[in-house]
Amino acid sequence: MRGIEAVSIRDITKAARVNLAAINYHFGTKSALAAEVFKHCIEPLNVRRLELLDAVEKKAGDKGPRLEAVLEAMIRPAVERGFDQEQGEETFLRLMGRCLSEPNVEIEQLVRAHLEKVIRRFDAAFLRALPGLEPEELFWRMKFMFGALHFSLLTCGKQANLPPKLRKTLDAEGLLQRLVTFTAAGLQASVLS
Amino acid sequence: MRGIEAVSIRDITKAARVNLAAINYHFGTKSALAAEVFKHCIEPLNVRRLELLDAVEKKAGDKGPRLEAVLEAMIRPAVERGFDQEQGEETFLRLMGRCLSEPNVEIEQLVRAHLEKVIRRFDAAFLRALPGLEPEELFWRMKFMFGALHFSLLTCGKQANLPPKLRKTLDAEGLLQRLVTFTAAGLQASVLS
DNA sequence: CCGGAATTAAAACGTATGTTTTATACATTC
DNA sequence: GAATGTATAAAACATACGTTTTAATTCCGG
Repeated sequence: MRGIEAVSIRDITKAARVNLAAINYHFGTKSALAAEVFKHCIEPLNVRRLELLDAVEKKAGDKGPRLEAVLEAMIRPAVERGFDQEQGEETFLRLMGRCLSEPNVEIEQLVRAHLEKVIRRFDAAFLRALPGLEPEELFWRMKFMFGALHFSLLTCGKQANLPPKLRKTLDAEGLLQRLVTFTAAGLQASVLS
Repeated sequence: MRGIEAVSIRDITKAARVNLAAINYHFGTKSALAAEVFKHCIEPLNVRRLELLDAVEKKAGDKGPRLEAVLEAMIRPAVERGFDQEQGEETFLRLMGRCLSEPNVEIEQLVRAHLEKVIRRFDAAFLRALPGLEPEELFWRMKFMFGALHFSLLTCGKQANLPPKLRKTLDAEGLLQRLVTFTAAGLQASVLS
């Protein structure tokens, strides 16, 4: 039996103070529950991204929004979701980070499908804000951006690893600003050779 | 029983065509084997990084190497390791990507310890190549760089996900160049506010 | 050779997992 | 208020796991 998830049905039902059979009764299978949970988490995130993109596009008018504004629309929902709530932060951050890599084939494809839908919508905005950048180049730079986003969210969850002096910088707005600055510069870099 | 790893002792021994008990006999425990494997993979990678850093520093002389050269010393070993070999590419790439997040607490700490040793050594070179950048800012931008590196390696392992037109761009040298360009720009971005 | 040490073989152990089953309580409707 | 559909409870099932144990087998220096 492979570790489809690192948490057992018994853990979940015990934490929820329901019966062991409840998950199989209501969702049929553990994977189906997981898929439902992910949909419930990811969908609002991506809806929010598209809302923010709409907002900045409307505000910018015909000339299109600045790169930083588009980036913020993409990044802010994830960062804020990572930092809000009383607890469960770390759990969700790690989950988000991991689900892009391998938690479970079904889940991975589900998350990736949702994400790619959003990316397609953002592509046009990015290309407009980055005149002259080829789509192929954008493809890779988007990968780098998501890497920076998810990896920083992942490691922020474990503040114990950080040197004490740096803990204070660990707030949503600060991380967001740093991410936007870094990735905006990376996206705008001129292509060599 | 939690999924300490996604691969069982039975899988490993069967693939190696040795007896089931061989791992426990030779390594004592499954975790000990995993730690050994990781050391065997990570150590040469980081040795190579330090060698390359030495080389570019020696070549640059007193003025210190350019940012791109330092970045390449950090990134090249990982990218090349990701692309070489006949098979096992994907496995190792995913492994590397995941081990930074959560495969197993022991392994994670082992990998992170090795990595942080390298980072400390690189910090000086980066700070020299980035005059005016505060160490705190560098700390975060290094995180972003590692995120971009590992996430792109991770997703490159699954070429099936890529649109057909982009597969040709998928070689070590190309990815390396893109990564260096992107992260160099991000690291050099001016700090706002 | 051969005898002790190192390795392998094969089975068993104990535990944890997802799921199913059987029976009971609860609610809602007619 | 009985009947029916829904949720819970508790136990059982089948399987997979890491590890241990007990024999057999191989290796190798004397």
